[in-house]
Amino acid sequence: MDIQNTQSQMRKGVLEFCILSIIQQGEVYPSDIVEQMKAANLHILEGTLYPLLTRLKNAGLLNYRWVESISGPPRKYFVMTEEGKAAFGILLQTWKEMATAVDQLTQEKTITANDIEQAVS
Amino acid sequence: MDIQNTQSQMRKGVLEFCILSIIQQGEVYPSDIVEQMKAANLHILEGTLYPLLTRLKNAGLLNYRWVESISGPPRKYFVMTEEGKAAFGILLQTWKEMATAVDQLTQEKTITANDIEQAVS
DNA sequence: ATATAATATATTGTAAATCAATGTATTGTA
DNA sequence: TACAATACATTGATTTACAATATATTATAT
Repeated sequence: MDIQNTQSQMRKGVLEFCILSIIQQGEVYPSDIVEQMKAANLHILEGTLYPLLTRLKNAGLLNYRWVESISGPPRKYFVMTEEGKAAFGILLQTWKEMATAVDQLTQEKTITANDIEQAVS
Repeated sequence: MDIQNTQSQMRKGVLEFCILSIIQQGEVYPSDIVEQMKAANLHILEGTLYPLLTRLKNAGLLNYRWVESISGPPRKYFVMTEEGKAAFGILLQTWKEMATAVDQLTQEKTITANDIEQAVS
Protein backbone atom coordinates (compact mmCIF):
# COMPACT_ATOMS: atom_id res chain seq x y z
CA MET A 1 0.00 0.00 0.00
CA ASP A 2 1.48 3.29 -1.01
CA ILE A 3 0.27 6.83 -1.25
CA GLN A 4 -0.35 6.63 -4.98
CA ASN A 5 -2.88 3.94 -4.29
CA THR A 6 -4.75 6.26 -1.94
CA GLN A 7 -4.59 9.04 -4.50
CA SER A 8 -6.04 6.83 -7.21
CA GLN A 9 -8.76 5.65 -4.82
CA MET A 10 -9.74 9.29 -4.41
CA ARG A 11 -10.02 9.73 -8.16
CA LYS A 12 -11.90 6.46 -8.64
CA GLY A 13 -14.61 7.63 -6.30
CA VAL A 14 -15.68 10.46 -8.55
CA LEU A 15 -15.27 8.70 -11.91
CA GLU A 16 -18.94 7.96 -12.55
CA PHE A 17 -19.99 11.37 -11.36
CA CYS A 18 -17.50 13.13 -13.64
CA ILE A 19 -18.45 11.03 -16.64
CA LEU A 20 -22.11 11.80 -16.16
CA SER A 21 -21.17 15.44 -15.90
CA ILE A 22 -19.26 15.37 -19.17
CA ILE A 23 -22.10 13.63 -21.00
CA GLN A 24 -24.62 16.05 -19.61
CA GLN A 25 -22.73 18.91 -21.17
CA GLY A 26 -23.16 17.47 -24.63
CA GLU A 27 -23.08 14.37 -26.79
CA VAL A 28 -19.70 12.66 -26.65
CA TYR A 29 -18.18 9.35 -27.66
CA PRO A 30 -15.84 7.41 -25.39
CA SER A 31 -12.59 8.89 -26.69
CA ASP A 32 -13.94 12.38 -26.01
CA ILE A 33 -14.55 11.33 -22.43
CA VAL A 34 -11.04 9.92 -22.05
CA GLU A 35 -9.64 13.22 -23.37
CA GLN A 36 -11.73 15.45 -21.12
CA MET A 37 -10.91 13.36 -18.09
CA LYS A 38 -7.21 13.47 -18.91
CA ALA A 39 -7.45 17.26 -19.25
CA ALA A 40 -8.91 17.37 -15.74
CA ASN A 41 -6.06 15.14 -14.48
CA LEU A 42 -8.59 12.39 -13.77
CA HIS A 43 -7.33 9.61 -16.02
CA ILE A 44 -9.52 6.71 -17.04
CA LEU A 45 -8.67 3.72 -19.21
CA GLU A 46 -10.89 2.25 -21.90
CA GLY A 47 -11.11 -1.03 -20.03
CA THR A 48 -12.72 0.92 -17.22
CA LEU A 49 -14.82 3.27 -19.32
CA TYR A 50 -16.62 0.79 -21.57
CA PRO A 51 -18.05 -1.39 -18.81
CA LEU A 52 -18.93 1.76 -16.89
CA LEU A 53 -20.89 3.23 -19.81
CA THR A 54 -22.65 -0.09 -20.27
CA ARG A 55 -23.64 -0.09 -16.61
CA LEU A 56 -24.98 3.46 -16.82
CA LYS A 57 -26.86 2.62 -20.01
CA ASN A 58 -28.39 -0.53 -18.49
CA ALA A 59 -29.36 1.50 -15.45
CA GLY A 60 -31.36 3.80 -17.71
CA LEU A 61 -29.22 6.88 -17.12
CA LEU A 62 -27.74 7.00 -20.61
CA ASN A 63 -28.61 6.31 -24.21
CA TYR A 64 -26.44 6.31 -27.30
CA ARG A 65 -26.72 6.61 -31.06
CA TRP A 66 -24.31 5.49 -33.78
CA VAL A 67 -22.68 8.22 -35.79
CA GLU A 68 -20.52 7.61 -38.87
CA SER A 69 -16.99 8.93 -38.64
CA ILE A 70 -14.99 10.42 -41.50
CA SER A 71 -11.85 8.68 -40.30
CA GLY A 72 -12.59 5.26 -38.85
CA PRO A 73 -15.35 3.05 -37.58
CA PRO A 74 -18.65 4.52 -36.40
CA ARG A 75 -18.80 6.06 -32.95
CA LYS A 76 -21.21 5.61 -30.09
CA TYR A 77 -22.39 9.06 -29.03
CA PHE A 78 -23.83 9.07 -25.53
CA VAL A 79 -26.59 11.30 -24.21
CA MET A 80 -28.33 11.62 -20.85
CA THR A 81 -31.85 10.33 -20.33
CA GLU A 82 -34.28 12.26 -18.17
CA GLU A 83 -33.59 9.74 -15.44
CA GLY A 84 -29.91 10.37 -15.93
CA LYS A 85 -30.35 14.12 -15.52
CA ALA A 86 -32.23 13.57 -12.29
CA ALA A 87 -29.55 11.21 -11.02
CA PHE A 88 -26.85 13.71 -11.92
CA GLY A 89 -28.64 16.38 -9.91
CA ILE A 90 -28.63 14.14 -6.86
CA LEU A 91 -24.98 13.26 -7.35
CA LEU A 92 -24.05 16.90 -7.73
CA GLN A 93 -25.58 17.60 -4.34
CA THR A 94 -23.89 14.52 -2.86
CA TRP A 95 -20.57 15.76 -4.17
CA LYS A 96 -21.05 19.23 -2.71
CA GLU A 97 -22.05 17.85 0.67
CA MET A 98 -19.15 15.41 0.72
CA ALA A 99 -16.61 18.01 -0.34
CA THR A 100 -17.84 20.28 2.44
CA ALA A 101 -17.65 17.46 4.97
CA VAL A 102 -14.12 16.53 3.93
CA ASP A 103 -12.98 20.15 4.03
CA GLN A 104 -14.36 20.50 7.53
CA LEU A 105 -12.79 17.24 8.68
CA THR A 106 -9.38 18.34 7.46
CA GLN A 107 -9.59 21.89 8.70
CA GLU A 108 -11.39 21.66 12.03
CA LYS A 109 -10.06 20.47 15.33
CA THR A 110 -12.90 18.15 16.22
CA ILE A 111 -13.69 17.42 19.86
CA THR A 112 -13.41 13.69 20.42
CA ALA A 113 -14.97 11.35 22.92
CA ASN A 114 -11.46 10.99 24.24
CA ASP A 115 -11.24 14.70 25.01
CA ILE A 116 -14.54 14.54 26.86
CA GLU A 117 -13.45 11.51 28.84
CA GLN A 118 -10.23 13.23 29.86
CA ALA A 119 -12.00 16.47 30.68
CA VAL A 120 -14.49 14.75 32.94
CA SER A 121 -11.88 12.75 34.87
CA MET B 1 -26.35 -0.37 -10.41
CA ASP B 2 -28.17 2.39 -8.65
CA ILE B 3 -27.36 5.88 -7.60
CA GLN B 4 -26.65 4.89 -4.02
CA ASN B 5 -23.83 2.76 -5.31
CA THR B 6 -22.28 5.78 -7.01
CA GLN B 7 -22.74 7.82 -3.86
CA SER B 8 -20.97 5.22 -1.76
CA GLN B 9 -18.17 5.00 -4.32
CA MET B 10 -17.66 8.70 -3.84
CA ARG B 11 -17.37 8.27 -0.11
CA LYS B 12 -15.10 5.24 -0.38
CA GLY B 13 -12.60 7.27 -2.34
CA VAL B 14 -11.88 9.61 0.54
CA LEU B 15 -12.06 7.09 3.40
CA GLU B 16 -8.34 6.67 3.92
CA PHE B 17 -7.70 10.36 3.54
CA CYS B 18 -10.36 11.26 6.12
CA ILE B 19 -9.14 8.68 8.59
CA LEU B 20 -5.59 9.95 8.33
CA SER B 21 -6.96 13.42 8.87
CA ILE B 22 -8.81 12.41 12.02
CA ILE B 23 -5.76 10.66 13.46
CA GLN B 24 -3.56 13.61 12.62
CA GLN B 25 -5.74 15.82 14.81
CA GLY B 26 -5.10 13.69 17.87
CA GLU B 27 -4.80 10.19 19.29
CA VAL B 28 -7.96 8.20 18.72
CA TYR B 29 -9.09 4.61 18.97
CA PRO B 30 -11.21 2.97 16.29
CA SER B 31 -14.60 3.74 17.84
CA ASP B 32 -13.66 7.42 17.97
CA ILE B 33 -12.97 7.26 14.25
CA VAL B 34 -16.31 5.58 13.53
CA GLU B 35 -18.05 8.32 15.53
CA GLN B 36 -16.28 11.21 13.84
CA MET B 37 -16.88 9.75 10.40
CA LYS B 38 -20.55 9.27 11.21
CA ALA B 39 -20.75 12.88 12.38
CA ALA B 40 -19.37 13.93 8.99
CA ASN B 41 -21.94 11.72 7.25
CA LEU B 42 -19.15 9.49 5.96
CA HIS B 43 -20.06 6.19 7.55
CA ILE B 44 -17.52 3.42 7.93
CA LEU B 45 -18.02 -0.05 9.37
CA GLU B 46 -15.65 -1.82 11.71
CA GLY B 47 -15.05 -4.57 9.18
CA THR B 48 -13.69 -1.88 6.87
CA LEU B 49 -11.84 0.16 9.46
CA TYR B 50 -9.73 -2.51 11.15
CA PRO B 51 -8.11 -3.88 7.99
CA LEU B 52 -7.60 -0.30 6.80
CA LEU B 53 -5.80 0.71 9.99
CA THR B 54 -3.67 -2.41 9.75
CA ARG B 55 -2.74 -1.50 6.17
CA LEU B 56 -1.80 2.04 7.18
CA LYS B 57 0.21 0.75 10.13
CA ASN B 58 2.08 -1.78 7.97
CA ALA B 59 2.76 0.97 5.45
CA GLY B 60 4.52 2.93 8.20
CA LEU B 61 2.03 5.79 8.30
CA LEU B 62 0.57 4.96 11.71
CA ASN B 63 1.56 3.59 15.08
CA TYR B 64 -0.56 2.66 18.07
CA ARG B 65 -0.31 2.14 21.81
CA TRP B 66 -2.54 0.19 24.13
CA VAL B 67 -4.46 2.21 26.71
CA GLU B 68 -6.52 0.69 29.52
CA SER B 69 -10.16 1.66 29.54
CA ILE B 70 -12.28 2.26 32.64
CA SER B 71 -15.23 0.56 31.02
CA GLY B 72 -14.19 -2.36 28.85
CA PRO B 73 -11.22 -3.98 27.19
CA PRO B 74 -8.06 -1.98 26.41
CA ARG B 75 -8.08 0.30 23.39
CA LYS B 76 -5.62 0.78 20.56
CA TYR B 77 -4.88 4.48 20.30
CA PHE B 78 -3.48 5.43 16.92
CA VAL B 79 -0.99 8.20 16.16
CA MET B 80 0.66 9.44 12.97
CA THR B 81 4.28 8.70 12.24
CA GLU B 82 6.46 11.35 10.61
CA GLU B 83 6.03 9.44 7.37
CA GLY B 84 2.29 9.52 7.93
CA LYS B 85 2.31 13.28 8.41
CA ALA B 86 4.22 13.71 5.17
CA ALA B 87 1.81 11.41 3.34
CA PHE B 88 -1.15 13.33 4.73
CA GLY B 89 0.31 16.57 3.42
CA ILE B 90 0.52 15.11 -0.06
CA LEU B 91 -3.00 13.72 0.14
CA LEU B 92 -4.35 17.05 1.34
CA GLN B 93 -2.96 18.68 -1.75
CA THR B 94 -4.29 15.84 -3.95
CA TRP B 95 -7.71 16.35 -2.43
CA LYS B 96 -7.68 20.09 -3.04
CA GLU B 97 -6.56 19.67 -6.65
CA MET B 98 -9.14 16.98 -7.30
CA ALA B 99 -11.96 18.93 -5.71
CA THR B 100 -11.07 21.92 -7.88
CA ALA B 101 -10.95 19.76 -11.00
CA VAL B 102 -14.33 18.19 -10.24
CA ASP B 103 -15.90 21.55 -9.50
CA GLN B 104 -14.64 22.87 -12.82
CA LEU B 105 -15.86 19.81 -14.70
CA THR B 106 -19.33 20.14 -13.24
CA GLN B 107 -19.61 23.90 -13.49
CA GLU B 108 -18.16 24.52 -16.93
CA LYS B 109 -21.20 24.02 -19.06
CA THR B 110 -23.78 22.35 -16.90
CA ILE B 111 -27.18 22.64 -18.53
CA THR B 112 -29.59 24.38 -16.22
CA ALA B 113 -33.32 24.95 -16.33
CA ASN B 114 -32.45 28.52 -17.19
CA ASP B 115 -30.48 27.42 -20.24
CA ILE B 116 -33.41 25.40 -21.49
CA GLU B 117 -35.75 28.30 -20.94
CA GLN B 118 -33.51 30.63 -22.91
CA ALA B 119 -33.02 28.11 -25.70
CA VAL B 120 -36.75 27.59 -26.09
CA SER B 121 -37.57 31.29 -26.15
C1' DA C 1 -21.29 -16.25 42.15
C1' DT C 2 -23.15 -16.40 37.68
C1' DA C 3 -25.23 -14.87 33.58
C1' DT C 4 -25.98 -11.17 30.60
C1' DA C 5 -24.96 -6.77 28.46
C1' DA C 6 -21.71 -3.52 26.73
C1' DT C 7 -17.41 -2.46 24.79
C1' DA C 8 -13.61 -3.41 21.69
C1' DT C 9 -10.49 -5.70 18.51
C1' DA C 10 -10.33 -8.86 14.67
C1' DT C 11 -11.28 -12.29 10.76
C1' DT C 12 -13.76 -14.57 6.92
C1' DG C 13 -16.34 -14.96 2.67
C1' DT C 14 -18.62 -12.45 -0.92
C1' DA C 15 -19.36 -9.05 -4.33
C1' DA C 16 -18.08 -5.09 -7.02
C1' DA C 17 -15.03 -2.48 -9.78
C1' DT C 18 -10.60 -0.86 -11.83
C1' DC C 19 -6.72 -2.02 -14.49
C1' DA C 20 -3.57 -4.12 -17.86
C1' DA C 21 -3.55 -6.76 -21.63
C1' DT C 22 -5.58 -8.29 -25.48
C1' DG C 23 -9.25 -9.10 -29.05
C1' DT C 24 -12.44 -7.70 -32.88
C1' DA C 25 -13.96 -4.63 -36.42
C1' DT C 26 -13.94 -0.67 -39.64
C1' DT C 27 -11.80 2.85 -42.55
C1' DG C 28 -7.96 5.32 -44.78
C1' DT C 29 -3.42 5.26 -46.94
C1' DA C 30 0.93 3.67 -48.94
C1' DT D 1 -3.31 -5.57 -51.09
C1' DA D 2 -1.12 -4.84 -46.76
C1' DC D 3 -0.60 -1.94 -43.00
C1' DA D 4 -1.77 1.79 -39.83
C1' DA D 5 -5.14 4.36 -37.26
C1' DT D 6 -9.33 4.54 -34.95
C1' DA D 7 -12.88 2.62 -32.05
C1' DC D 8 -15.68 -0.64 -29.45
C1' DA D 9 -15.27 -4.55 -26.33
C1' DT D 10 -13.85 -8.56 -23.21
C1' DT D 11 -10.97 -11.29 -19.98
C1' DG D 12 -8.33 -12.38 -15.79
C1' DA D 13 -6.14 -10.65 -11.76
C1' DT D 14 -6.11 -7.72 -7.87
C1' DT D 15 -7.98 -4.81 -4.56
C1' DT D 16 -11.19 -3.58 -1.15
C1' DA D 17 -15.59 -2.48 1.27
C1' DC D 18 -19.17 -4.80 3.44
C1' DA D 19 -21.98 -8.08 6.24
C1' DA D 20 -21.71 -11.45 9.37
C1' DT D 21 -19.47 -13.47 12.87
C1' DA D 22 -15.71 -14.55 16.32
C1' DT D 23 -12.91 -13.59 20.45
C1' DA D 24 -11.91 -11.19 24.62
C1' DT D 25 -12.54 -7.96 28.57
C1' DT D 26 -15.26 -5.39 31.94
C1' DA D 27 -19.60 -3.82 34.16
C1' DT D 28 -24.13 -4.81 35.84
C1' DA D 29 -28.14 -7.31 37.22
C1' DT D 30 -30.03 -11.29 39.44
